[in-house]
Amino acid sequence: MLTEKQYNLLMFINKINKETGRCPSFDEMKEAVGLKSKSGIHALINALEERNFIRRLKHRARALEVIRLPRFKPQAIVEEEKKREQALQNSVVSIPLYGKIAAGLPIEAIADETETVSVPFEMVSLGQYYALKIEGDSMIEAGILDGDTAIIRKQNQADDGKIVVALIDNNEATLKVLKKNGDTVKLVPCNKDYKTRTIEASRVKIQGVLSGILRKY
Amino acid sequence: MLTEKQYNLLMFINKINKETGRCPSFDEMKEAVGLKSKSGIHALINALEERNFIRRLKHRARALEVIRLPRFKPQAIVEEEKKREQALQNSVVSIPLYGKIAAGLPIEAIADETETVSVPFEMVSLGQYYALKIEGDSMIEAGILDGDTAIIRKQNQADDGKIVVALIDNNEATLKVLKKNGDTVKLVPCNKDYKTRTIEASRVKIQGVLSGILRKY
DNA sequence: AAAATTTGTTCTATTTTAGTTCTATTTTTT
DNA sequence: AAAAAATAGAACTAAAATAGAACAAATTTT
Repeated sequence: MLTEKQYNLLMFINKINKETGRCPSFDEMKEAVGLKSKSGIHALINALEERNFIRRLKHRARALEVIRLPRFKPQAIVEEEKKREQALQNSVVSIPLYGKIAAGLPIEAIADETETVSVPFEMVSLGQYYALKIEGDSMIEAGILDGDTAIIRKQNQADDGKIVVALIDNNEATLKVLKKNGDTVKLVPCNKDYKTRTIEASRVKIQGVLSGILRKY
Repeated sequence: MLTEKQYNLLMFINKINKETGRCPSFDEMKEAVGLKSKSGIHALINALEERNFIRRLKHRARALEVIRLPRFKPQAIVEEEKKREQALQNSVVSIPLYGKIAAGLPIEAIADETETVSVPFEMVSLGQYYALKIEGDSMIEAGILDGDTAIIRKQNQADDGKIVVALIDNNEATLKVLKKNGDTVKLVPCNKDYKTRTIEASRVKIQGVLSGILRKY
């Protein structure tokens, strides 16, 4: 029925009409639709008039009105809108921010999800995620600084060498590199001023794996 | 539909009509619309009549009536819609990703905005932003790793000590700490394996200031 | 009913804004 | 490759906005 440009123009005129009761000029329309010449608008207007979507007084300034709206949107518009909607929904994910992990609380026990962080969807995939504010510099050599926001993917176990949130003795949560070693695990900081801790595997619960970092300067 | 002046006049007539039941004279209208001559009103009245918004008895004083008003949405609804749209747009911002800076190209010259990154709106404020993929480890001690995505705020100058995108001799763009020193600037890497470069200020153009880091594991 | 007063009409003229038309390209479609 | 549609730009024409004044018709007052 209508081309994309025709549709856009019609909707623009209708919008201005409804919102202000006034009528845009050809130049204003040209801006709105993204043309650089009025002659294009002229053609579009003629097309819209021919198709009975608008009525106008020729040679009169700002003298046209919408008489009906199309029942169907042009395919291009539909697809455009779908894309945009998807982009919007996909582009960002809101995940809970568990500031400092309350000493000893397993992640599951932290019910408070009032604070959240928006994360670009590129940074998460399937699974559950949460965020932590990094405190201290024990991971500084891994490029994780005090104040950074760590994006963590919830997992109960993790591959060797990953940076994980580990809960020790149900009592203490920390972000460290995980090194498995038979019955024991090593929690390796990334800062030579800190010591690696070696602990029986049974005393350590993995709470998640580091999946991203957000930093704001 | 209507021009500004036509619209204003119509609304004025309608208002007087409703409030007093009477009809304003040309002189009253002239005052209300801000004209200095009645002839202008005459023209406007003709236009409104031609467009079927008013009906009148010619040569009769104060003898015109409004037959319709341009229909428009209540302001409240318009604002509501605007807000909603803004809210949607606010949650995430899409900024262009200038992969590796093409050697020697000032940021402005990189027209390609096809690749973009979604950034949580918390990470940007006013101004223009773009993103860069970090290559190399010259800033590793600042917690900026190879592969990180740097969020840069476009600026032509920057405070001392900031991490900036600097273009040297219109030829080479790099991310370094800026140290101003009279006529020269130092571009300080954050890695002891790299040397600080001291360059005449005139040869260095600031292309932006580091405003955030995104990292994905 | 006549006079006085309002009110609307018309004309001239100028500046600004807006719409039309035409030509030439570019892009898209067939 | 040809045809059709979209686009740009400029030149041109028309209308809107504006003012001011003279005049005519309606209304009100006396």
